[in-house]
Amino acid sequence: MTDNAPDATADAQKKSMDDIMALCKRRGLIYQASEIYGGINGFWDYGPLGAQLKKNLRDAWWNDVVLMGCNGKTGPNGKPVRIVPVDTCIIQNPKVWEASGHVGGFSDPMQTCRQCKKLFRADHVPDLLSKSSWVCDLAGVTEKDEQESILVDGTAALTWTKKKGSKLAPGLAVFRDQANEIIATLKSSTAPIPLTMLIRILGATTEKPSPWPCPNCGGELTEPREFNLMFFSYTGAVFDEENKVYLRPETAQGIFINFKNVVDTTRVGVPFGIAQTGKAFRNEVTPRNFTFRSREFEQMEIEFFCHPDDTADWYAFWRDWRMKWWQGLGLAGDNLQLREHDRDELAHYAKEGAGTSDIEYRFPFTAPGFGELEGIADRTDFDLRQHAEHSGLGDKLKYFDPTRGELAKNGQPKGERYFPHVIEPSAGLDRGVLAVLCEAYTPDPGRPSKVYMKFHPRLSPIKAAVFPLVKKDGMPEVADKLRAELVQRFGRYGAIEYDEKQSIGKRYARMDEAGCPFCFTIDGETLTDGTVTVRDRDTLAQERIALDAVGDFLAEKLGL
RNA sequence: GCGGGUGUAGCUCAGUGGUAGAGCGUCACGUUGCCAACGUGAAUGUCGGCGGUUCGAAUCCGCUCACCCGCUCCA
Repeated sequence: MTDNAPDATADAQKKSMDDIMALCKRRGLIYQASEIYGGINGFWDYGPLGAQLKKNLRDAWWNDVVLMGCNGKTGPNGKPVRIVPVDTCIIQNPKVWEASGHVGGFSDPMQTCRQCKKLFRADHVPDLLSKSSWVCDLAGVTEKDEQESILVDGTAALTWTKKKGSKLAPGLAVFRDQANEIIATLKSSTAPIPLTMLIRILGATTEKPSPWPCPNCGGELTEPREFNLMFFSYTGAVFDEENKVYLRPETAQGIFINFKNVVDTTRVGVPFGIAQTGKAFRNEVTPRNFTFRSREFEQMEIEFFCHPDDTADWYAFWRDWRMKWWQGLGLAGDNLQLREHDRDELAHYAKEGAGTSDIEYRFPFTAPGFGELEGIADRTDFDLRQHAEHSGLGDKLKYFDPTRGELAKNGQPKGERYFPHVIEPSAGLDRGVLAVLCEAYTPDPGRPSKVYMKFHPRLSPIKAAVFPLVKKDGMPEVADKLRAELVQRFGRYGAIEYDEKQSIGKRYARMDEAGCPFCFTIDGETLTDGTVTVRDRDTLAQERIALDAVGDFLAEKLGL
């Protein structure tokens, strides 16, 4: 039998993720938050190496997106891409979240089945019941159809429970504790029973805890429980509903509500983008998979505003460029994919026909499947219209485009007023870091460390290490001078390590695990001919270069 | 929220009712001329937490927390 083959695969994948998590702890990349107090579910702290890695990824995004406008790429309109940054508050006026649909749409009470454990939105249960396989089958034994309600004869229903019912809805109360009571009720019924009532009789349900049995198995549902994914707090000293505020579940809304401000106070014009990085919070039901689904996480979001006619072009532009961007950071190959959404997974703000695609990475815990790194969505003018309506500003939130509209007598356009459409490339920074970690993790039984972190030099938290081969003959002094020079020149990009302890092999091995791409070793020859050994992390190759050429060598390798 | 698994030193783990352990790592000193070398020494433990049973609990029981896997959820 091959029954255990999938388990073996799963074990191998799990093991690999466990190894990555162990390395993250061991090398100071990521720690469990509040660890000395037993931890807290869904929260993670970055250690010294991890904080720098995360900063390097965030800086790469900020530099390439904001400062360089997609690396100087030309947009579909033939002009440079213009992006300006903002940094908005985590806590905003609660009306923001009413307008965005986060307060209304995601605070629905949910019910769990005590028998089959499935979870349902309470207000969907009656509808789900009417479509469920066991109710449909029960309706099939209908005897009469009067006044548009389905009636079922009590004894026919009893027969049904003895045959198909016990298989289709094994959770029903008629198969559990109150069996005799229910059977008696059905036998004594002289008139046919309406289907909706029969469902409740078979499930032995009253108003408490739920008026309905489980649509899946007929089991008992728990009472509806609140299920809002937004964290909340209160402003001021008095904790009442009037002062209730929410921690933002996405950074996007901070951009939309400042759209008018940015247009009014800077010389940007549509098409242009507003970008920001920052923390967002979601009280996830099940935080899982290391930092992949955390309750506190950081986003890197762009809201790119364009004329409604140009959305398709800009959507394609962003989707393709964002994919290339991730690939340029070393997430190349089969582990990265671009996937257009199916129609049924479109978000509430996305209309039919509007594009949404995900850039996905094959994490060890999702393999052979993929997990989302970044979503590129055509949000249409949904958000701006929502805020126009809820804020009462109405058409004042519209953008006046002086470059469009019919021409006046003097040949100038008269202008056009419209709600711009929005293309949103929204990336998860923590997920990006996690993907980079997984991609970099490279087992190598042949080397002393058994594993090395093959970070792209641009992301590597340690940029270079300087070692004296041995701690004597003036080598430490030369090495320290080189270290100081490199810190001056490269310290803003990442750490420059210096180590003179223990054997040179052990120091190389440590740098392998930390993912430092280059080690410069001061040896006897340095003292006589002024050259040093460069040791390459990925190839293990060693070459000699001049001591005074080390800075330029590193600059070239780091792409600076 | 449900089910299964795990939790002992920084890491990997041994320890099934009777003194808290090993390897690796870390640190110090010496040695050491290119890939976790060697010698000597040292530090490091709420045995996840709380409670119970017991003369005695890392070990047995209950509850709980965290992580992993599978459901469920994921704007």
